[in-house]
Amino acid sequence: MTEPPITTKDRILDVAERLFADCGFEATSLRTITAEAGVNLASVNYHFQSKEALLHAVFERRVNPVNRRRLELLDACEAEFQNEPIPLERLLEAFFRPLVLELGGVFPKLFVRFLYLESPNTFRELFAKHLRPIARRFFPAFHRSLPGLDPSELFMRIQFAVGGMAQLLAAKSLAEVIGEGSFTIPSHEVALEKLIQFAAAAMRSPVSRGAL
Amino acid sequence: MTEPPITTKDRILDVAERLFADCGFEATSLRTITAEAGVNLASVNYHFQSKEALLHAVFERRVNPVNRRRLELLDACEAEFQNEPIPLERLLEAFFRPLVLELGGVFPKLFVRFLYLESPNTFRELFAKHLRPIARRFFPAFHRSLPGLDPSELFMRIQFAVGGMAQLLAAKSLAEVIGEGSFTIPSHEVALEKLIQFAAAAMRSPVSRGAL
DNA sequence: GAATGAATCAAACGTTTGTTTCAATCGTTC
DNA sequence: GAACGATTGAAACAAACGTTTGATTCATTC
Repeated sequence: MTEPPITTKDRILDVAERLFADCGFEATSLRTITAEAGVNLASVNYHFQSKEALLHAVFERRVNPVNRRRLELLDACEAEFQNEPIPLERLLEAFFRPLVLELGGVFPKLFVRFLYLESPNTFRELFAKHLRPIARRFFPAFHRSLPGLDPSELFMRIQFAVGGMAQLLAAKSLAEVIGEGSFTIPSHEVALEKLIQFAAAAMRSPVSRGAL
Repeated sequence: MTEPPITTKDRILDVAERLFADCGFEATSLRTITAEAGVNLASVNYHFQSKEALLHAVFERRVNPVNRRRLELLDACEAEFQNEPIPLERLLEAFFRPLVLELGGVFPKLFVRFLYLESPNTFRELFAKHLRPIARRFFPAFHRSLPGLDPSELFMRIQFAVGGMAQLLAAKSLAEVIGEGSFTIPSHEVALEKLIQFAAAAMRSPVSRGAL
């Protein structure tokens, strides 16, 4: 009982999130959103102020819980290991799991669009605002777990790992392009574990002594 | 002398490529393209048939040389190592280098958009058409170099590696969001080497015996 | 130098876009 | 039940969109 009354505002957010994820921000019209949500066209500009503000709201509704969870897991790790470096796999899990696994729905897919520049310029700033405090907490932790890497090298490896995550979130992108159904698609839980293992092995590898 | 006469068609392609990369397909209007290229609005629909056909032309102009080079490098590897497995790093280089390094300009950035679904549905098919033959050649080669991995595991690891490449191509995406200029940004050549080293270490790591 | 086809041009086409308006409705409070 | 602010409704707004038109220019060929 007492099922949450799905308000107009929430219906708009749900539909907008899905359409933005599937078609992108610019390709999605407010008329499509409101029609699919069964609400009046004007209600978007009433509850939010503009289409772009709607995008911001869609983003913030999900990113806040995700980042809260990330910090929660990181706090738990730091409490568990005190001053010891946190095992790399645990650190990667704290960073990846909330977005990859704990959050259902289409937001992870939309997040990849956010990551690789969804167009509105003002949005880049919002994205940075939410990611910066996460980076400020996680980067030193990674540094303690991988003391052999200088910061620039570490940063680059984190970037590559994030790229792997994005590939996982975009999911079908490559699989359906190339695979003819010949590949076993693992559960998200298994895929996350494999991503962590992949990233950990790569991040631990010795620094190359190639030409610089 | 005999400098190539920059035709209207080429000017449109150049400007469209840059604007599509910076702003996305839907957010870029034909009026912006033609104004910036200094050509008439109607010339887009004259030389190409539609805006979407222009996107296809922008894509095919670059992807063909890139994929030709990829197969060239793979052929060279196979000739050099005969029936022996090709060293993993060499394989990764054959796949990454043409797009990451040999191709200048903004196309690599645009390619990331292509990879993570730029909207028009008909475009996904074009993208797949060009990537499939590459996958069909490279996947068996990877399999020979990493015989310990079953195909699904290998495919997933390749996907993660491609994600790392995408992150490199999108370049500033994370660096400018988080880094306060504190990180040394390596040359593309060095970055490619580090990407290859990263991916090779990860792809070679033993398969986990975690819960499945 | 007239004629032919390709290329460019300014202008307009009909739609669709995000946004605004203002009246109608709803639920709450006095 | 009157009055009120919050929400919804149908309709219109100007602006921008991709595309088409038809005249004009250009280079080439006979």
